[in-house]
Amino acid sequence: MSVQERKQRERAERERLIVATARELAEQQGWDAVTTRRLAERIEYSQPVLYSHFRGKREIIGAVALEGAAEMAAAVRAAASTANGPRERVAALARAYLDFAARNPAVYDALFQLDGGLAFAQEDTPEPLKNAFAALLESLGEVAGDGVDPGLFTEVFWAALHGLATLTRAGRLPPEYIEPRVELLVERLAVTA
Amino acid sequence: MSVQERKQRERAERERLIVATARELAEQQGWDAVTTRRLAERIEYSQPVLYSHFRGKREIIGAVALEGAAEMAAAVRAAASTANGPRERVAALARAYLDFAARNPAVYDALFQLDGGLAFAQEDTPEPLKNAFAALLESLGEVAGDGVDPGLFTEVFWAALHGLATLTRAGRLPPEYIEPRVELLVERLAVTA
DNA sequence: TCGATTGTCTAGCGGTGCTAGGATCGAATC
DNA sequence: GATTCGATCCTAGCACCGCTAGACAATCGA
Repeated sequence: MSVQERKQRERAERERLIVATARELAEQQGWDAVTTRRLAERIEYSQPVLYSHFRGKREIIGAVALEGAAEMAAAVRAAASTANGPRERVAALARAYLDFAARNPAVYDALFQLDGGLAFAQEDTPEPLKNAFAALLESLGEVAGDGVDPGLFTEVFWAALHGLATLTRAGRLPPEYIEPRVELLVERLAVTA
Repeated sequence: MSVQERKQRERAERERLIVATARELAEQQGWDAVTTRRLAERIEYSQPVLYSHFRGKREIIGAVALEGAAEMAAAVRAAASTANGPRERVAALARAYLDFAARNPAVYDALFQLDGGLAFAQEDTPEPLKNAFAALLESLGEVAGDGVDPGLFTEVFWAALHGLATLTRAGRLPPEYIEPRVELLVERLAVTA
């Protein structure tokens, strides 16, 4: 039995290596540079090995996305926990979100820009994604205001953050003035009532 | 002289055909389906002809983006002109923006999602892009509120719209509840003062 | 020890964006 | 009107892509 177990462990380890390498390569040189050939070379196995772990490149992107979702949820919760009061919590959350997107552009792309074959906003949505949305909802739901559905409010606030993140990184918005943008967003959208 | 002029005309006509065909193909089957081979076949020329008009696929995407920017600016201005009062104008603008994104997903992608090799928010930004931002600024600047820079406000509001548009279309947000999202956005962000 | 199973690799398929070099055609010259 | 010559276009091919079939070796169970 222990032989099989060791093999399973090694196999799981190699799977982690694939995902970590894909992520690293994507952060270094962009997702376009993440080809199955390059990835295979970096993990020092042949190309077909990748396909014994994942159906294809899409699934590898999806795996990086799930990893990123967990980290983002943790980052957002950590930031929120250090702030006092609902508004400050939301401001901290917004900064943490944009900071995560700026620091991990490839992961952010895997999550929200690229097709990782993941289901969103459905019952079969993977747990890390649901959890990440829940992390946003926890802090944002507090400031939705009377008569406004917390889920709806979270979607709108999240969309605003997502827009700022993507437009900034794609060069569509000048990278300065991030802080005043966040302040404006929080000041207007978040209702303390 | 007239021979050369005719050739120039025909050449310009063929360039329009390339852009229109690329756009059509992208709207029908997505940008992934827009390959230089398929595009060449559709315009009934060989592949290298494309490269006598554009540096590469990127520039073709860029050309579609510029065309789309002009249309979007017109759509936004038309919607804004029919509304009474600043707030209603902004609401109409928001609906027109999201409607344009939903009706022309490939064009919207060319504009804001894909790399069309265009400069944004710089001095050498192409005129149609500046003009499209100006169209947003015209209506949104009215409701920025005291002490808030109209440009900054426009950026934030635009980012929110962009986030809603992309997240919805990518399946990250359920497609229902578009209207209440717009209402929430306008109600909170737009200041009549 | 021998067959079966598992794991991995080499080689190759059809596709991509892009380009070099030759063929062809039309305009200008003799 | 024949001939040069330049612009224009196409055939063919490069290196790369995601993905897979089939050969091969290593390991396991009998």
